[in-house]
Amino acid sequence: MKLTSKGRYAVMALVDLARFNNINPVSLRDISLRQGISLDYLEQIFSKLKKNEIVKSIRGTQGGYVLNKNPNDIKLTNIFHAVDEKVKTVQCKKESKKGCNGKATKCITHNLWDELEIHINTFFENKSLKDLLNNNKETRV
Amino acid sequence: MKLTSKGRYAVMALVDLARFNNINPVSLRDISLRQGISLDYLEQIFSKLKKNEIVKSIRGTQGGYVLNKNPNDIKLTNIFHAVDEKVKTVQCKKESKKGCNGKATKCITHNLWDELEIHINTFFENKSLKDLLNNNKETRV
DNA sequence: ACATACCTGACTAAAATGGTCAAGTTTGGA
DNA sequence: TCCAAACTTGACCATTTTAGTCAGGTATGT
Repeated sequence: MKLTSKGRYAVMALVDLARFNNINPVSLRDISLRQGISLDYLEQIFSKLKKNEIVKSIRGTQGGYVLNKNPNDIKLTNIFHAVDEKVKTVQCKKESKKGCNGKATKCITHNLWDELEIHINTFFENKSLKDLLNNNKETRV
Repeated sequence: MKLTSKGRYAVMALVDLARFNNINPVSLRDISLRQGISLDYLEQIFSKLKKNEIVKSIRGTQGGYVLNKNPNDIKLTNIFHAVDEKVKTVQCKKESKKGCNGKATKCITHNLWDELEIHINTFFENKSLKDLLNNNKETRV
């Protein structure tokens, strides 16, 4: 049960972006240098963030990315969803009428995994980018 | 962020085992058939559960496995730990004096991932095998 | 016109996953 | 005594996922 680096990087990059957001667009190159994330990889990530309308892009010299929403309205759920970081605890389809394991009934621990999924997702739904900004001010370098 | 089948199977198998535990040792073959898990794979899993003293084995004909503790004292944490299902949200070592990303300081979102890890682990620490047994009686086949 | 920065898609090495396979050993019962 | 049931151990492997790299673009401010 582990977080992928895509999800982790997306959040790191957005927190970085949010910090400098007020003045000018922030280039991926700057984020790459500050956060130690490969530029090429960041581009993949921001392409998805853009498609999901979490950021806007400004092309050309002095261009970069800008948040497309208020930090308070960007939840971890939104970010993770954008970069395909999903919480998957069960193998079986949720909607399917069929049970798990190809059997007719739900698997013996089905309810447990559902509970776990909800437990984790709740955490993601309740954390916004703004929370992270505030939380980080204390330990700011 | 997903649960591995090793962790999932371990819990399923133990719930199955706990149900029939009172009478006789339960053979992996039976669990395999009932839960639709490969016998060879179950053997790998039970080898680990045994090493962690969650189950006891009884060899020979009519042999099988038995719980080594009260279902109330077997938490999900114990099971997951036994089969190496770990919750990993950060890349960086917890103990290491060095920060994340090879930099001197903690990464910008370090506290967040720690919080998340705690959030998930709390869930695992509070669920015991007994909870699952009770919970399952209702939907029992 | 040129440097900066976004944009896109193909490609890939390495690790993790989810098993299988083979060859035992132990023990109860016929 | 001998066999079959069941545990035991360790090697092996195909597939998928991860975590990127690489090689080209295109747009735009100066």
